[in-house]
Amino acid sequence: MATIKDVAQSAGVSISTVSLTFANPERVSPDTAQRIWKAADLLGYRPNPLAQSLKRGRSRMIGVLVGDISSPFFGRLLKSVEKRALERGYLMIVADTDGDPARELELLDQFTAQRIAGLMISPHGSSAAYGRRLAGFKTPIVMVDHRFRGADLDYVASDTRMAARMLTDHLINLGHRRIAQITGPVQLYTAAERVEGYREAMQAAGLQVDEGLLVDGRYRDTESYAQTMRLMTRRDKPTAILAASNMMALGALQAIQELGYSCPQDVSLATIDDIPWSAVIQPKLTMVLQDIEQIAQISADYLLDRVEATSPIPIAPRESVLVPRLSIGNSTAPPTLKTDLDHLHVSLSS
Amino acid sequence: MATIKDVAQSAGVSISTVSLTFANPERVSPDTAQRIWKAADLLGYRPNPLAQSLKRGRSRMIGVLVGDISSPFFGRLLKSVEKRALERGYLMIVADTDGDPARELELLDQFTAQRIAGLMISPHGSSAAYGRRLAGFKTPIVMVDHRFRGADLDYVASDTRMAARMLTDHLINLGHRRIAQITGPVQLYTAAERVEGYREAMQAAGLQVDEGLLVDGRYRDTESYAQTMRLMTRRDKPTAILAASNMMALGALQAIQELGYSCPQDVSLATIDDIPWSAVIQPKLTMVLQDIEQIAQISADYLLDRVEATSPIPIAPRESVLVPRLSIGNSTAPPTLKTDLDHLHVSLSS
DNA sequence: TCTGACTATCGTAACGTTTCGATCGTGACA
DNA sequence: TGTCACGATCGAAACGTTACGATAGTCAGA
Repeated sequence: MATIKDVAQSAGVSISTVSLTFANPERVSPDTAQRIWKAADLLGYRPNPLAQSLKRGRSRMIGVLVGDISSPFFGRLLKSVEKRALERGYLMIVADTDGDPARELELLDQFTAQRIAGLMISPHGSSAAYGRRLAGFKTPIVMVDHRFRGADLDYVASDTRMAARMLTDHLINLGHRRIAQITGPVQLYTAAERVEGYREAMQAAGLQVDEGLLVDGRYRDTESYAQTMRLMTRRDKPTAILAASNMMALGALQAIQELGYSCPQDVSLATIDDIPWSAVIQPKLTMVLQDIEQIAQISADYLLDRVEATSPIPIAPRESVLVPRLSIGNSTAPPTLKTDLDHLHVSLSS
Repeated sequence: MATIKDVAQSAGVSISTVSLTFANPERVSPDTAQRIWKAADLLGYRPNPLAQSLKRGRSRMIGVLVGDISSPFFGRLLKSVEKRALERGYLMIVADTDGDPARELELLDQFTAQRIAGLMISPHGSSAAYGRRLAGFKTPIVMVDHRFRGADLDYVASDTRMAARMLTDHLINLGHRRIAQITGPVQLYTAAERVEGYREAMQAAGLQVDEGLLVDGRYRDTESYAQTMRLMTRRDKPTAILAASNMMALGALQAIQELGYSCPQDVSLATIDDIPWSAVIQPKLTMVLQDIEQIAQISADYLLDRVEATSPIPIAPRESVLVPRLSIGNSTAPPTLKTDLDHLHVSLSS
């Protein structure tokens, strides 16, 4: 592999001139530059990024830390982030944290050691110590999807509280009163926001929230399946279920079907986040869509803008909270008499 | 950030001794080692991987080059590969090639420049020049899922020809004769193999292959949707469709449903590759499953074994071709009289 | 007491860059 | 003709390691 030294030798100049030529061509006489470029081309010279990074104290890589690489959301996010980063000359290191804050911090250390230029993270921690670690990080950070409350960092996501509110409103407008939510772990920002959006909608409609209808599905399809099983075998079962994530919606749907109920006849189901191939799932789910590619693009740009900022005055943290889009399918319908009566019966007898 | 120099100073020894202590503790007297370890610990010393890599000419990163990060197959693959790599002390750089061989080669160059320790690739090229580039690569390579014919490299995947054969056999046993396959691009190894498995099964059953029933879905759901539309609006439409990938099966299913046909009454559908959440798709698809986690684990181990090999004699290329598992759903059934008659009618009149 | 073998430790050169201050011509001006 | 300024180029130090050959210091054996 040709080094800068080989190029210098071949062009008959010093190493420094070659380096200067690549960094600041206008400070070199035109014909020397030509000679150097030709020599470099001939030798197939590529600067060694390791040496550059060592010298500069920063590499041309961004680190991405997500809870689950294999989830459809992050799959699409990573694809677009990688593309955008590459366009701007950065490679992407990705690591999977399994949603474990301790793992996140350990990987953060590894990334730091690698002198990454910037970090994109979907933070899952909630402790004060965790927040201090995040804040004390010297390289640029952008939070995506999740956020750590009170951290003065860039943040990009779709408005998840609004998403929950839109779906809840929709269900209320259809006539539902007993609406369950299968939530994420509420110590997580997104999960809490989704509960909050639900509460807002209920309150705005003058409806009482039955806390027993808020169950934690831990953002996992299996857990959601189990919770739905529990919900749907209660006497006072809900007439509608709002799943806080796509994976959980699928778990819920499976449980509903296995119990012999049909959707939306026996129970309505709505979900946050697009489901890949939602077109072939019967019934077509009512859901809120987020523009993942846009989230990816904006967050990558926020991060790289920060990375490449030269001005000594720090950039104020930026936020981009995108408005989601409601897509009404046929998994939601007005509650039927039957389920209403079920509920009535329970109310009277209790 | 503390350097080796700080540790040396703090422990009152030379830099070389510190380095030696971490590399070969037994060559250092026990109490010096203790002193050094304590100092390192106190300072929070972490060796700078950039400096190490520069000196060693190789980094502790593996590069992963796949056709589509966001596909469910690669999502799961990456998750497990990253986990295994991290366990063995390697970070993962991933890039998405969009299935474009030229992009692959360009990224290969970038990875080489980074002095990656090893490369995991799902190769999409087919030209001789491409093959030479792959073969001329000096760092260890393992091919996964796809393969380049004739390249003497490690290869890990499930037996995709057998998968196609199993499904075709299944359809034949149900009584189907006009079986279509929505193939991948046939210049790709896996696509060609799947066609081959189909042919084998047909031939073994003494059935003629109607070349018109082999249509290219380019491994894309949209293309498969279009091809299925075409197939199912022909007079001599097939009684069964074999989709060569999960995304294509979903496209096909959508087309079938939109045309007002039902599956399996009007047409049977079978597919290769698991579909995430297949449980909630109606009908439950008959398919062949591959153990992605195992593929990931084996390929990561193949790669890292090669990376860490010290012996001067080269390791012979290894292959792991896993036996897939047939999972019969209710998307496949014997052909109905109606579709048989349709076909008969065409045969007689043509 | 001298030699030789061994162990523990060290100095130094490299890996391939960047960057700063120094040097060398060249031409304008007095 | 000597001085000055300026543009082009260069030398050398530094980034943080590794690894090789060198150097003490210790001890057994003659």
